[in-house]
Amino acid sequence: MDTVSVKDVGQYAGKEVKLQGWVYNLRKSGKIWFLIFRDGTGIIQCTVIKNLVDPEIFEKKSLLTLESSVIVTGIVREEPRSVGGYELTVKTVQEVQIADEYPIGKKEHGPDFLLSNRHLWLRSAKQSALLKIRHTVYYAITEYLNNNGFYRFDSPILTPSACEGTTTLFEVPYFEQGKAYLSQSGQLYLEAGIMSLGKCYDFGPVFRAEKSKTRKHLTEFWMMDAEAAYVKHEGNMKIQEELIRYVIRTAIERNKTELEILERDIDQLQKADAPFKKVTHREAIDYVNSKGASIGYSDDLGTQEEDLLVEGSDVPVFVEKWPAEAKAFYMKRDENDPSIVLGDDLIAPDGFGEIIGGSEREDNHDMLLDRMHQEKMNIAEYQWYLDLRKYGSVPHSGFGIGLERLVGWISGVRHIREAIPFPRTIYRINP
RNA sequence: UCCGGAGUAGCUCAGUGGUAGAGCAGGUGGCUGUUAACCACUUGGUCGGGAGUUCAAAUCUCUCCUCCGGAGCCA
Repeated sequence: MDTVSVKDVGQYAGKEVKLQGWVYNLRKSGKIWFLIFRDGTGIIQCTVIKNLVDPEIFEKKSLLTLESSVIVTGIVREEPRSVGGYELTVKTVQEVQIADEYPIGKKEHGPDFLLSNRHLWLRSAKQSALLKIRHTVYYAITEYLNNNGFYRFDSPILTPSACEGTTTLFEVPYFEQGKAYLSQSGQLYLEAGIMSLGKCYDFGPVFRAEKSKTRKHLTEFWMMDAEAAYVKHEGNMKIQEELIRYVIRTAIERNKTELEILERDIDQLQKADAPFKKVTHREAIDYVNSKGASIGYSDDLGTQEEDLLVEGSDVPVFVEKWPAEAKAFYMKRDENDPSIVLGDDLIAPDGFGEIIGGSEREDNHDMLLDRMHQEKMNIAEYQWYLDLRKYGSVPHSGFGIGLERLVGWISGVRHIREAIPFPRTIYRINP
């Protein structure tokens, strides 16, 4: 008898198999009962019929509880009445461990309760589907990069100073040297990496000690940063668009079942695999102001403005060419207008906000130094970064993708905290 | 940090001054095709903590705590 996964039972119709997993639900009747069984690959209904099994097996109906671990054997049978199309006519049920009363019931729960029970919530169908989509998105991103000449280059997580602002860092004690900080982006290190590898990327956790309390923010999240030598602003956006469209296609191809479990509108998602819209920051301001907003040409886009901008759009929208004061010190100036930097944000539809931030980087030593002075940065700490502009500097560009936001948008879940196994937010570090 | 909301059974919630409630979960019984199964019965309460007003407080006032949503900042 073969031990099989639920996803493969279709290949075993008419045969006896062994399944190893957990009790997802139980429905008991007088002389028949149903064990809804899950094993991580899928869910199948197992039917236990009184006159087909030993009395001791039949009586397990009063022993088993929700989420008890069980090993079941029986005959796989095609069954149109059952979800998934197959059913198991049970021969034996062996309990591995009888679960205590399971805290997560069949009715709805509030977010606080579910997050406090995240270690158990992960087992529910939607959360399991979401984790599978996260897996696909993660791999699709790295597949695209690997197929396009990018080398994986792991940036450090413990860093001596900030990449961008200085108010959002987590501090950790670091021996005699005092303090170190958890990385908020590997970007600056990648700029060193491309001078060795041409194109490279990192993918790992980054940390922001921002006191953000919104459905788009976590204090620990996963970011992919990519960087490429001799790529300019336009080429940078082209890579970003191709990458995101590849991820969308891959998710639809590999996770149709999971997207259906999450009730994601797949046709709508499909429409996002089309040329993305591009507007300059200036055009974006004019547009949102015409829709009722009232912001100036040097302002950043707030949540409301982002929502207005993508409202009714099937595809994500690039906002490029930002006023320098709204963006980071390392972004390259536009040759035609020194008040503008060659940065781009990619705004996802459906309120997930910015899923990519990218830019062409300043490659001129003196201009970069000027900007750092303006920002009152500690030049000594960034000497190595300035060095990159002294030893064979080249035009180069890069961008960062927030994994959870991308997963959230593709999955259609409302809150980003569901897009990571154990979310870290300002008031929650357990479990 | 600011603005708004919430805290009542294990869970989700109703209850706006006069005997503490429902659904689900748990327990008992019934049911051979259930799909968040159903039916009957049933266990379960420091109404977030403290103080105050009142003959009387889950309900009104003050205060503290916890959580949620949003803003700012960002991916």
